Amino acid sequence: MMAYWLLKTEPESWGWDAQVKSGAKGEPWTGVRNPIARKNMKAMKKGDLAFFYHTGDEKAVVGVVKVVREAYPDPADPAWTLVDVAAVEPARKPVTLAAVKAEPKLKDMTLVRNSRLSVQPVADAEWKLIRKMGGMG
DNA sequence: GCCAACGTTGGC
DNA sequence: GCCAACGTTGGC
Repeated sequence: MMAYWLLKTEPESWGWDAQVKSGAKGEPWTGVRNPIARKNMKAMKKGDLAFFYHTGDEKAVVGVVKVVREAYPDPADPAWTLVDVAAVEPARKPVTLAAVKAEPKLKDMTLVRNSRLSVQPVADAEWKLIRKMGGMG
C-alpha cells in the first residue's frame, strides 16, 4: 500500500531547484530532529510519494518527490534517521498554504493542524485534491 | 518583529 | 515523574 507524505523545507537552504538538480538518484533528507517526524520517516517505503513544501515567504507545495531509499541512520548523528528522495514533477501552479486553508476538505490536514511538524502523513483524498489543485499528475 | 504552538531541559 | 522555564519553528 503506497503512502503519501509531506516534507517541509526552507527554500533558502534546500529548495525545489536543488532537489531537481540532485537528479533521479536522490538526496538525503537531512536535519530532521523531531521524534514524530522521525517516526514518519521510518514508516516510509521505497516508492512512496511526498509533497515538497516550501516554508518561509512561499508557504506552498511546489512539487512531488519519491522515496528512493528507506530510512537509515544519519551519519552525522546515528540517533536520527534519513531517507533519500528524488524529484518527480513540479507543481504547474504551487498550492499555497492559503489555498489549502481556504479548502474545507483540507481543514484536517496536519499542515493546518500542526504547522510545525516537518514530516507529515497525507491522506489519500488530500493527496488527490492537492495534486489536482497544483496541476500535477 | 511578534507570538502561538510545540518540544526539550533541568530542578525538585 | 512533574512541570516551569526556556528555545525553536513557522505563520502572520
